Parts: sequence; structure tokens; C-alpha cells
Amino acid sequence: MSLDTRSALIEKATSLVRRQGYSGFSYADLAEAVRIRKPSIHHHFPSKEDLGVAIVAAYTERFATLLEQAAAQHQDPVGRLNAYAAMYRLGIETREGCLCGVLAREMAILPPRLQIGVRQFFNLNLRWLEQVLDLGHKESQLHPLIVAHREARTVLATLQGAMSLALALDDPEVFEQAVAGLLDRLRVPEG
Amino acid sequence: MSLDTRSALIEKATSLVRRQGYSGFSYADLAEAVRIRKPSIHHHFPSKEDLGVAIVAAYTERFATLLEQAAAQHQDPVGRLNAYAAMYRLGIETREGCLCGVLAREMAILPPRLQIGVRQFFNLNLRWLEQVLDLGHKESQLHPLIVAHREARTVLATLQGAMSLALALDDPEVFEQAVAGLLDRLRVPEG
DNA sequence: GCAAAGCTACCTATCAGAAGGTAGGCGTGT
DNA sequence: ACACGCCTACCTTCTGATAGGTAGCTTTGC
Repeated sequence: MSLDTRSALIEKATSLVRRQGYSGFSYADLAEAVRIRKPSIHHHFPSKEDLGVAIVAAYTERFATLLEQAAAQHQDPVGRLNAYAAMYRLGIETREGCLCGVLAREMAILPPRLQIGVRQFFNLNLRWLEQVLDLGHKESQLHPLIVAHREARTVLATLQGAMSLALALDDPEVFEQAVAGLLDRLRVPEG
Repeated sequence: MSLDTRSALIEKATSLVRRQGYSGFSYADLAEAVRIRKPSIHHHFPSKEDLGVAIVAAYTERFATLLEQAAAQHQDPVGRLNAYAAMYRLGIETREGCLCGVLAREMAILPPRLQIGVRQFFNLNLRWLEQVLDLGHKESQLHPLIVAHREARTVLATLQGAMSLALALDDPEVFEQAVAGLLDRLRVPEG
């Protein structure tokens, strides 16, 4: 089993989608990137939809692992939120948007299985953020007005939007400033 | 001069891009929507890029008008921010993302003229928000920590992200909650 | 006054290239 | 022996785009 080729396909396809969108990347692009002939891709992924499902699954799995690590390495809610922001920063550096953030913009023409995958990714993020924010509330490290369920949506939306905006304006500072504005106001007013 | 057909093309093309992305919509789709033959589109817009430039220009112009109206109708910063959020709400209702928010996700494969148009749209939004937030600071209606330049980025990012997220999860409440979390914390602590 | 000339807005027919996908063959490793 | 991984060759459908034509205004010259 050529795991190498298969994972290379997933990796390169992920990069392409994150830069160009799902309908904006082609088997021809991918074949060139992996240095394989176009029809050989079908040997690993019968259809483009199958490939799409695979890259969303792999992306979500990797993201879930990173979330667990972030929770393990940081006990305090503020530290966890910073770690969460740092995950997005990686994409800014490589000029690649969040895979599911990109796919979300073409939801209407995505195969159903991909739509489901995108929603699962966002729900995973929301659940994690909700727990972090809830903890922050209980430990009084975060702004008292916080309602975790609602606030998780604000945080995810801001991170996703900040990433998209920074990439569009080709200015990493836009991301830093947008996120700083969010996190500053999430912390307790004074102290 | 058939202004009707031309503006119908711009309107329908805008809808299609907002739902499916730039590379996700085709002349065939558009021709069907406007009830015209495919090659006739070229009579009004020689190339897809020309059409793209036209719809971004029209969208930005309309948005600029709405921003002016919002500023005229609301003197207070909080009212202006609510009016700004209401503009996004329109898209949620029709299930169409922000045109430039969608285009931002495929920046890498957009013709240069379209890239410039997208950046202009965002910069227009940032300038407007900066003025509103600056006014809010001076009038002490907004949180004292606010630095307008930075905070404008947070607001734009959150609105864009909230819209994208709500459409992906097919749940308007996600937008409402995300935005409520933002605006609540932008207001003065206890006032 | 009115016809020739040109413009506008659309049509049919067609194009070359790229899209995703299929069929079948050829080496290689076990 | 045979399954795996990749190849060449090919197919269909769709892409944006062109060519050339037609009907119906509007303008122009005399």
C-alpha cells in the first residue's frame, strides 16, 4: 500500500483547496503537485468527492488533536484561547485559509458528504470553545457577561473572519489586531 | 441601450457568485437565470473578468450608499453598529454571503483587477468602522479600551465570520449570537 | 421625405481547452 | 500467481470564447 502517495495526495489537495477553493482546484493541478499522472489519482480516490471527504476528515482529525494538546498544555482559559489563535496563525504564515472556512463559502455547490464534514468541523470547534469559555467564567478569568454558548460563536466567527481578512489584504497584522481586540475584551475588566 | 439586460446580468451574477463563488458559477448558469443565450452575455461583458469587475464595482457602490445612509439615520455609534450588522442580516435571509467575503476565499486565483476590487471593499468598510468607533470613544459610549484602528478590524472580521458561519451551519441564530457577543462587549461596561 | 449606413441586442453554430472519469496494459514485489 | 501502483490512451461534458448572421432601431446625406 503506497501510503506515501495517498497521504501526499491528501496533503497537497488540502493546500490547493485552502488556497483556491474546492471548485477552484483540479485533478490536473494536484497531479502536477504530486508528480503523478492525472488518472492515477482515481486509483486512490475514485471521485473528487471522495478526495474531498478524505481531506476534510484528515483536517478535522488533525485539528482535534491540536485542540486536545492545547487543552493539555494550558490549564488557564486565556492561555487556551491564545493557543487557539496560534493555530490560525500557522495558516496565515503559509498563506492558506482554514480548509473548512474556505469550503463554507461554497456550501451550496458542495456534495452533501462534504457539507456534513464542514459542519462537523465547526461544531467541534464550538464545543471546545464553549468548554474553555465556561471554565473561564467559573474561574472568573473572563469577562462576567460571558455566556459560553453564545460567546463561542463570537470567538469562532472572529478568528475565521480575521484569517480571511488578513489573507485577502495580504497583511498578517490585520489578523493580529482583530484577534487582539477580541481577546482584550474577553478578559476580566481590571485584574 | 438595454440597461435592463445589463443590470439583470449584474444582479443575477452577483447572486450566483455570493452563493457559489467566482469559479463555481458559469456563463451557462447565468444565461439560464437571465433567460438569454450564453454567447449574448459576451455582448455586454467581453470576458468573465469584465463581468466580475462590474459586479464588484456595483456591489461596493451600493454598499457605500448604505453606509452613508446608516450614518445619516443614526447619530449614536451603537446605533450605527447595529445598522451595520443589519446590512449583513439581509444576506443571511437570502442565504447569500457577502460578495467580497466570498471572493476573498479564492483570492489566489482571481484576476488582479478583482483582487484590487475586493481589497477596496474591505478598506472602505474599515475606514467607515474606524470613524464610528472613534466617535464612540470620544462620546464615551463605547468600551474605554477601544483603539479604533484596531477595533475596526475586529468588528469587520467578526461580522464576516459570523455571516459565513451562519450560512454554513444553516442557522441564522449563529449570526445573531456571534454579533450579540461582540456588540455587548463593545458597549461601556456599566452605563 | 426617405433610403442608405451603421448601431444595438440578440441569435445559431462552433471552437479549443480543461474538467472529471474510464478502460486496459505494464512492471514490480511478494 | 497475482495484486498493487502507476501508466497511456481515450471519452464525455462543460468551460469561456469566437464567428457570422438577423431583426429592428437610429442616424445621416441629399
